[in-house]
Amino acid sequence: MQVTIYDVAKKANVGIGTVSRVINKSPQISPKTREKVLKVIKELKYQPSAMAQRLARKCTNTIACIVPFFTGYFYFELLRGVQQQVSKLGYDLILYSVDVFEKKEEIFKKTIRERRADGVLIISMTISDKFANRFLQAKLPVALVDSCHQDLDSITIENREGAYNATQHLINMGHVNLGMINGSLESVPARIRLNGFKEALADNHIIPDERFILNVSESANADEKQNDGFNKAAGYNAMKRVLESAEPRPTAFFIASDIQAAGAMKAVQEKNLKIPEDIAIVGFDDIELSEYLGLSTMKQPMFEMGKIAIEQLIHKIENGSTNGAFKKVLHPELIIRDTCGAKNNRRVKVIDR
Amino acid sequence: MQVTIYDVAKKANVGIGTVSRVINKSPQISPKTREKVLKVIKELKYQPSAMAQRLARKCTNTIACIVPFFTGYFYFELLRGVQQQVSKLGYDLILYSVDVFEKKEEIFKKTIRERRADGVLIISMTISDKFANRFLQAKLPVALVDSCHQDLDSITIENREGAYNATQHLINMGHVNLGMINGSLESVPARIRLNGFKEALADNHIIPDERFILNVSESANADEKQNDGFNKAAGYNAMKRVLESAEPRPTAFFIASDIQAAGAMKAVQEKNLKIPEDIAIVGFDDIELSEYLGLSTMKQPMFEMGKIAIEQLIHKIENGSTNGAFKKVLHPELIIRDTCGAKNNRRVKVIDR
DNA sequence: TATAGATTTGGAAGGGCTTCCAAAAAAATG
DNA sequence: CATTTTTTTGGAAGCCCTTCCAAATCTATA
Repeated sequence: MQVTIYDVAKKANVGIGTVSRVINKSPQISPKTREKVLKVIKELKYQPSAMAQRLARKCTNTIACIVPFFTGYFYFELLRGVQQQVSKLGYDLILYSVDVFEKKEEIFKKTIRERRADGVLIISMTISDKFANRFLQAKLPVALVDSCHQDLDSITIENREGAYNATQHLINMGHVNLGMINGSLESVPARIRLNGFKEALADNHIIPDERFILNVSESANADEKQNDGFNKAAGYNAMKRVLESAEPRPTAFFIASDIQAAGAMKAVQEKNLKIPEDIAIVGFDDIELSEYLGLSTMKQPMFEMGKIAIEQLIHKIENGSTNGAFKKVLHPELIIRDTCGAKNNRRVKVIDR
Repeated sequence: MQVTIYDVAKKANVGIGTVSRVINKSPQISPKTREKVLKVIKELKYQPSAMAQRLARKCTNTIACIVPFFTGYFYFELLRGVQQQVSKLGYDLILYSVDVFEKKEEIFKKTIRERRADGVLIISMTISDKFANRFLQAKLPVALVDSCHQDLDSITIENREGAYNATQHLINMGHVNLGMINGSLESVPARIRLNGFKEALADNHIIPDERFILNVSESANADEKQNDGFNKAAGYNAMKRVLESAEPRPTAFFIASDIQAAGAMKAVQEKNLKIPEDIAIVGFDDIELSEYLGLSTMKQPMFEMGKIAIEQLIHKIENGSTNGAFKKVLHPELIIRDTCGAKNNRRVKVIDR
């Protein structure tokens, strides 16, 4: 059976409290005793039970991370940042994935109920006031990545700014007829990117053509309900529809995610049209694929977001809550590659932040 | 404070055992009592503490998954399969990542010591006899994915067969001068793929040209020690070296991973050589990128591997160990795209398994 | 050396559950 | 209705720690 603290105490001829103190490196213990106990611990190969410790200490040394497990690379990078920082700070990471958005609240509940984790990281999911309050009441620290709520800490990127700059960049290239392919408007980033797009148009006195603003929400596979529309198939179909519609169609598209852009590019190529000559494209995300596609895009610092989020979350766990929610906003960066047409075009203005 | 089982018992006028039985859906409880207790549970918003349950039950309902966190998509897909199955079977997933192979044993130890999980899934990592025994002694079920050990359950793909078929496919295309770009030979799959390559050559009476068998182990970034060589940069550099060397160089390459192949393709294109005309390529993995690159490759069923591994692991946890280790071998599948030159070539023989 | 003060130590209480055993209640039997 | 059998129930003991308080030991001071 398991060797317990009692076995150690008995064999070392000390009290269990003493053993506990040795394990926890309490300073108020004499070197002699420490030695003695340490020796017995080694002899008996004693290992404290994590479960019991957690029960007694009422903390778990664990971070729960709730991820929507579909748009590949974006979350993978984020997760890398998260994982690295979590283990660096001596915590464990437990991963919950949400494949259908409707299920997220179930998982929120579960984390609150079971208290398996000292803090919860929620990625790319809006959270209702009701649940925000539940977390607050439960005193369970939460950090939001890529979404926000007034009462909770959040790390976001400036989607509006990103969309604005992407659009402005296309306008700088001389385009006046612009379209946008977007994800489902249920997604907050999708809504904000749409706003950024429209603002840029407005600032340039361009009237948006609603026929060419496509907020798609179809799923990649029929069996999986990936209903945020941020997938290849959705981008492909959206662009296909555009190309089949009556002219004059836009000469440039801002596409709200690179994975959709990849699909859209395929549709364009199938029609034997040229990118960027016939249709210029700027995407959003800068996923692994983008470099290969030569896709111009707004880069999100994903790894960094994960890292910062964990830093903040663990800080809160260990030092209690400061008043007011922590808000960190990161800025996307324009990566110019081939699809925007800027590379061989001297007319581009440099965008400053 | 927390509502405990005692509060519920008192308010419902029953014993704590009864409450416990209600929570755990024990059949031997009268409907009346169940109702009564359930009502109080609702009133008090009682939630059992996961920590305490686990301590008392001596099981954690958790799977630990140890992943080498570098070669993006491969692990992401795997993880998706793992995650889906884990949550389907009602377990939690805790994720440990290993960024440097040397650290893996530290994590093995940790899982054994802390017993935070009921079972451990180890991905793409060789395990020494010493540690295999430790797991066995600790009666901590282990499943290996993409590596194996005689005493432990494992889910692998037939790397030899995959490499063999890939090579044979190139030979069928008429190539007689073949090279291989491989990862570090410290990686077991790398070693086996090399064998498969050589066997195919031997069976076709082709003598391998060792100058063009490149087992690279360089890392992508200098700061990260991704020393298995399965990365873009390694593939790029390897191919560059080949192309700069004296002729006659191979007309076809089997490349042990798609990510390396991607790098290699870049190197080829930079030299203004054509794929597959000047150099034909077959990769291994079928990552997301491969489709875009038109890379012919041996597809690994990653999602499925993760799923099967978890199924088996949880089966073992719940039903005790069967005698003998469970061994599941999956077969890679040849995906013909553009880089192997088979698409416009009628000479290809169909490979049967 | 006596005494106050500081340092160490032992172990009970507590953390919140499961489970086992014996007792109580209900149902079945003659 | 008394007795046996079955079903349900209560709660002590156990899971393995941490922490607090009081007691024991040691050190410093007068």
